[in-house]
Amino acid sequence: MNAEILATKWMTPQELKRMVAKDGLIIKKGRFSATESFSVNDAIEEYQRASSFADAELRAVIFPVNERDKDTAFWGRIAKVVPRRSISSVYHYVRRKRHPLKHKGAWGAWEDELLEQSVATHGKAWKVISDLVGRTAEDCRDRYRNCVSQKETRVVGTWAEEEEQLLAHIVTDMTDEGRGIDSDFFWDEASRRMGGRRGRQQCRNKWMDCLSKKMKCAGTNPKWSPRDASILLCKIDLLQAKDDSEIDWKLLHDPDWNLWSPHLLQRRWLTMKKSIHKWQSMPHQSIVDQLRIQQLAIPPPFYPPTPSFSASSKS
DNA sequence: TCGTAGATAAACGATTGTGG
DNA sequence: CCACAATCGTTTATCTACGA
Repeated sequence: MNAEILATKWMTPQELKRMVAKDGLIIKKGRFSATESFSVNDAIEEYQRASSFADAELRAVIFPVNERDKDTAFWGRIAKVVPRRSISSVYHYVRRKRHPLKHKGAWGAWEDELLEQSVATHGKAWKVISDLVGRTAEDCRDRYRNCVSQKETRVVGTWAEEEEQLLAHIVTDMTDEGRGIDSDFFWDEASRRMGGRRGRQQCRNKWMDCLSKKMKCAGTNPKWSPRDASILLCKIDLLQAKDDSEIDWKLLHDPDWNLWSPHLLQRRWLTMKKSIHKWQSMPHQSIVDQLRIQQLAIPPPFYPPTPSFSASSKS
């Protein structure tokens, strides 16, 4: 019934939250995994076949000319194949993936200029601007927010020592003022306090990937060891995932074990994976097994228990 | 020459605001 | 009230410089 509700009822985020809390509704969030996206695409293809629609007709179902003509039966049918997803999340996912303007890669200078002019004349009406620039409204907004709007003050490239210190200072100040680093406009404000010298994305990335770790480790960056590799592999193995796109890297973060960011762990995994012969044609779990066998073949001379993995300590 | 860290920005998902 | 546009924060693909 869980799937039934999620696939048929259009709910607001608040309603969803309520049902998760009160009725024990189980819901999956975050990126769509490889298997999920396969399921969705299969379902759409099957629908197209069953109703013998041409591509244009299918497009009209997903993007009706009059937005009021949303085909709820169609969306329900698609949503059913990804049981833990809300119908609205499937709707957004499919429409984003199949948007006619999607996937255009890096922005050219002329596009930036066009974007800037368009915003100057039309304001932040992203739907209008989207048509002028030829990118999705979302892409236009993101590009403007992160790059174009700050092009006068913003610099790119390696951070100077003073910049790092300044940012560290700003973040500590703002935290002391009682603002969480995930709160609204936190990084916009941090960027402002940097004098617009660095954008919000730059500031956040710098902090997350580098500075926060540095501060915890008193200025020295820890080294990735074979033992870390072994722990990572063990954690991945425990998940028993069908595919590595199922993995939520945030969940592998363990404050006791690592100061490694989720992104770093993911990249480590990728290089480990690539070391396996013919990894591209192998299922996820086989790669994991293969790697574990390799590790066992070269046992480390000494394997000290780590604080995070030894359940009982001296206490 | 390969792996790694640093850095950037594109792509993304969830939530909020708003006009009909 | 509902659907969409707008907006928020977050994740990740990709490039690059560099050192062993």
